[in-house]
Formats: sequence, structure tokens, C-alpha cells
Amino acid sequence: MIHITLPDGSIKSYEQNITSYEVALSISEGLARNVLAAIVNDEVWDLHRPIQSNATLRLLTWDDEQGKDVFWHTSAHLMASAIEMLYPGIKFGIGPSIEVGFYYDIDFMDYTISSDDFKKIEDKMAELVANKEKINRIEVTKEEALKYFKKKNDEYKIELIEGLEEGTITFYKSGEFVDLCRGPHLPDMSPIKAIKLLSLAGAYWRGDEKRKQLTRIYAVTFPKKKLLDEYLLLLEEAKKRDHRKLGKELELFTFSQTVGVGLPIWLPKGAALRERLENFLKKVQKEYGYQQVICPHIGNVELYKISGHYQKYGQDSFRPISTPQEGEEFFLKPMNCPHHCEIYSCKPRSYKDLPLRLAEFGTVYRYEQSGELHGLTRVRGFTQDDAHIFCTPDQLEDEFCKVIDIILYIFKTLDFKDYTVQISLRDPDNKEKYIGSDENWKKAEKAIIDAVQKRNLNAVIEIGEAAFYGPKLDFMVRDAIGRKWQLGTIQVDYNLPERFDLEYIGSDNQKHRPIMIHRAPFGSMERFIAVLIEHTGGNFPLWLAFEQVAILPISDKYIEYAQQIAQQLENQGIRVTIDDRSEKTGKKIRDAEMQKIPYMIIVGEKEMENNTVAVRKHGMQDMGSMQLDAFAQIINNEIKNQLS
RNA sequence: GCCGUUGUAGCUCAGUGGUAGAGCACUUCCUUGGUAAGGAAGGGGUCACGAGUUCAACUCUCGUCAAUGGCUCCA
Repeated sequence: MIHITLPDGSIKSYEQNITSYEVALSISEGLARNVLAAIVNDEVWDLHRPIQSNATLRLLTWDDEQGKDVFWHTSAHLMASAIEMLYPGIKFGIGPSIEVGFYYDIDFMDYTISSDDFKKIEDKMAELVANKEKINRIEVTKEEALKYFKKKNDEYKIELIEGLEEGTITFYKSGEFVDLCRGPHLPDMSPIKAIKLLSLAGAYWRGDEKRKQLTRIYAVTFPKKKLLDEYLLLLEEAKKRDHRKLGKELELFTFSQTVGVGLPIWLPKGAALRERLENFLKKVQKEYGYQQVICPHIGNVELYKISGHYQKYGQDSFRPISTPQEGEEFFLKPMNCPHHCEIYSCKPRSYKDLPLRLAEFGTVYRYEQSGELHGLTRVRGFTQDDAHIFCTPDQLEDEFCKVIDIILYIFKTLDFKDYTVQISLRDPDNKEKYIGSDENWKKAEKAIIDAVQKRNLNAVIEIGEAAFYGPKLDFMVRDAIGRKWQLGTIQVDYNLPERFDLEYIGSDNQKHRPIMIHRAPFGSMERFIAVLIEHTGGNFPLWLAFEQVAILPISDKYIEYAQQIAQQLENQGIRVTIDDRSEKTGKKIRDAEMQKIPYMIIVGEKEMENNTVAVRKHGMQDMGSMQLDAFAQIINNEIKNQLS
């Protein structure tokens, strides 16, 4: 007999070689129906793998991330199996599960494939599911494994196997399809009830742009048809919220091929939105002791040689511009920090001046590969809500914490309730990618970790994700429909102060080196607004809306009354537009709704007589009539609540 | 930058080897209407750009540019 410890702490006795599936069955039939895999002693196992000695066991279902993982990983095999039957002789790269769904990288050899073929593949997959093919785990030696794939002439799998250690290698076989795989997998394909191939893309073998490009097929599967329908609905919703689409419809920004690719142009409504966000942040920063500065858009090459950016990025930047007479070279400003270092060093600094917090909405220009450009989220010219804090070592942690507070306050105000935090550290095995001494890196990394602990943030640590000059703390938010976006960033930097030879006189009358914090709560205005558009679906909070109230006179006779009302609201700082077209009320309402104007007020005979307004809120029905003052108070209260 | 897809009116899209269409938007006129589209008329396109094939190209071929889905990259 062996003892199995379950997650609730209970211990049950079973015959040796019992499987997780049998344990599930012994608990309840329903559980056995839903269980997908199991965690045996912290390792994910197949359900039918015998357990030989005492163990802890956690059964995985669709509700567990790891359960989904197994489900999708098995689905990847299912897809590969179907594709191999349809296109014999093709070769397979890798086929992992991803956050939602899975993909498989395939070398289609001489076949051409397009999304028109998806139906055919889906049908074949469904056919294999209907066969209830068992999936078997087979243990082989490395030699056997190599022999199998050499016979198949699959150089990708051969390369993968060659990279593995000597010893047992596992294959998984379902029907005729055999794949190199660590597993685990579902016992058979039958739980896969809904299948959808999503897209087709090129992907370099092993992510290396010098190697062959394979065809990647993205797909998703579910244990219930309903879940697939929900997911497809979510994708549709995401399309509706796409900031590129809404940006056009709401006239926020545009792109012009003549101006240049990746260079957004802000239209009046978008510019107003951006300005409001900037003013909001400026006000917060002022309270936190920041001072605004302004720097030019270009900087002498020398500046970037000092900062180290020239050596690191000079070749990948826009080419320098030069003066006609002297031939001096200038770069378009790719970041603000070197300029801010020059501001620091424009006069001697005392410890009494620190912390010095310099903020700038600095527009920067970076050469991004053409294939990378995407709406407002990846552009060649953008404005950072940048600031650099110069402080003493003693002040570092406190300053860092204050920056965290600003970022969290912004998230709260803009209704990003769900966020995660990532600490990005240096890859210690790849030190040549970074500049600066080991000692400084250690200090900087410790400062971040300490601040995160002090603010009780639940952060994940990523090795090798640091900037080349220092470690950083990144904030990711989840938007209203569950997608993750990277926004704010805070970075500790010991290197630039050294490179620019920044100093302050301490209380000991000695020279000391300040530490620098780079930080941008929004990241960039462009990117942040893109995320805000998708988060809100274009329904901006009242305080940010371009027009807060649309006044809709029922007919021309009431335009004058509408103008009186507009004047009174404008006197209170409320942004108003009057729709004085000779259209019917239904049409005016429809247009105001589509423009996502937060409030409409409809005025006609009744309102004019009683000196009232009929209010309608965006996305809602008629809210009835009220005095203008009462309405203005609703607006003002709503704004006050949003900004509190 | 690489691979795939796409490019027709301001927007969303149909269409054909014989020099182009719809809806919305726009202009004008009629209508003065009470909670998501009132009616009529009109203007608007070198069918992304450049070459080639053809009697003839918006349509077929090649190239360029751009958009787009990914990959690589991201101070």
C-alpha cells in the first residue's frame, strides 16, 4: 500500500501503481470525468502513469492553468497529427501551449497553405477526436529517438533530441502520429470538443532570424463548445475596441504616409485628451516635488557617446543630422536622460538640493524596424512622461517607493484595477550585454527588491530583462477584457551619473555620486492612450471626454434655448456641443451615442417652458427632466469622484 | 529586417481582361420632427505606385510602397 496526500491535507491509502485517474475515480465519478492531468510530487503527470510510492497528488482540471496547459499541448499534437495526415512528409518544429491556445511550427516543404485550409484541418482534427484515439507515453533511449527521426528525415526534431541529455526520452503516440515530447498529455483526445484554427504566420526556427522560417499555425481548443463561442466573442470585442479603429472613428489621431510611417499625428480631439492626461500627471508630480524642464529634440553625438547609447544603439538609430558648415553631428533625441544629466550638472549641487526630480514630457525618436510598427503602441516618434530623480543612496528606497505610489494612484484613477509587477534583473551569465560595475548592479537590484517588499507588491522576477544600464520595475495592467499591457516603468541607474561624472557635496564636505531613477508612469503618451482606448472601448471617463455634454434641440425653435444652456454649463467649465442640424431627435441621439459623448440633454417645448433639461446618459435610456443646476451638479460630482 | 495576407470614393466593402458600384459620410433642397438612421437630388475614384504581357489591364505577371497577422528586435 502507498499513501497519497491530497491538497486538503488528507491522506489516503491505495495499492501500489495506482494511477491518478483511479484516485480521481475513487473520489467521485464527476471528478474523474473532468480531470485532465495530475501534479504528482510537484511534477505534472499523465493520468495513467502509475504512482509507485508515497506521493502528494493534486488533480488538474480545466479550471487550473496547468490543466489548460496539458489540454492545449495535447491539442497541438492533435493538430500536428491531422496536418501530417493531410500533408504527408512535412516536418515539425515545436508545438507548445500558450496563454490562450497553442501553436505548432511546421516546415510545409513544397506545400502551400493558407487560412482557406483551416476548415479541412479542423475537420480532420474532429475526426481524430471522434476516433477516441488513445495517447500513449513511450520511453526510448536517445539513440532510438534519433534513429526514428533520422528515418523520418526531420532535422528539427533531430536537433532538439541532440540538445537533450543522455538517458530516457519520451515519445507520445496517438494513432500514427509520434512526437518527441516531455508531456504530459490527456489520456485520449475525446475531451477536445471545440476546435478553431486562428491564424498563420512565419516564425524563425528556434527564434533565430538567421535560420529557416517555418509556418506557425495558431489555434485554440476547448472542452465545451460554449467556451469557444465565448472566446470568439471576446476576440470580436477586442476588434471593436482596437485603438486604431476607434482612433479613426473618434478622430483622435491619424497616420500619413507623406509625414512618414510610424509617426502619429494627433487630431484636435486626441490632442485634447492627451493634454488632459498630461495636466493630470503634472499636477500629481507637482505635489510630489517634481519640477518640469524642457529640452531640445536633438542632441550632439558627443552627448550619446558619453551616455553610452551611441555605442549601444548608434547603428540602429536614425542617421545623424549634421550642420552644413561645421559638420557637427546631432542625433534625434532617442531618450531624455542624457539631457537631464546635463541639467543636473549645470551647477554645483549640494546634498541639500537632493532629491532633484526633473520631469519632462519629452518627445523622442527611435528607429523601429518597419515590421514592428503597430498603431500607437509601437511608433518611431513618441512622447515619454519622463522624469529623472537624482538622489543620495539614503534617499533611494524612499524615492523609489514614492514613484510606485504615483503609478498606483494613476492606475486607480484611470480604473486599471488589475495589474501585475515585474522586476527585471540582469542576466549574470551575459554580463557583456550591460554596462556598469557588479557592485552597482547588486545595489540597484537590491534597492528595487526592497522597495517592492516595502510596498507589498506581488512581483515576478525576470532574469535578463533589465535595461542595459540598470534593473527595472515594470507595471503591467489587465484591461477590461482581460488583455495584458505593459505600461509604467521605474529604473535604477548608477551608470549614467558615473558616465556624466555627476556629483554633489555631502554634509561631510566631500564629493559624492548621486543615484538616478528613471521613471515613466504612462510609459509613453501614445502607448498609454492606445491602452486607455482599448480599456474603455472609447468611453472615456467624464473628466477626459472631449465633449462631455451634447445638447440636442428637438427642432430649430429651441436652438436659442440650447445656446443659453450651453453658456451656463460652459461657465462652470463643462465641455458642451450643440447639435443644431435640422435632423430628427432620433438621429441626433444616434450620432451622439456613436461619438460616445457621455451625456446628452434634449430640449424642446416642455423643457423651455419649465426651464429644465431632459437628460440621457450614454448607453442608457432617458433619465427624465431636471433643473439645469441639478444636472450640472451630477456632472461636477462625477468628475470629482473620478479624480479623488 | 524576415514570412504570410491585403490595398477599389472620406469610411465600410461589392465587382469585372473591354476604361467602375453600394451603404454611410459630404453638398443643396424639402421636412421642424420627443429618445439609436425622415425624404429627394448632387458632387466625389489615374481601382496604392511603377514596369511587363495583351488589340485592350482596375482585373494577369513582376517589382516598389503601405497596411495587416506573426517572427526577430525594443534605450
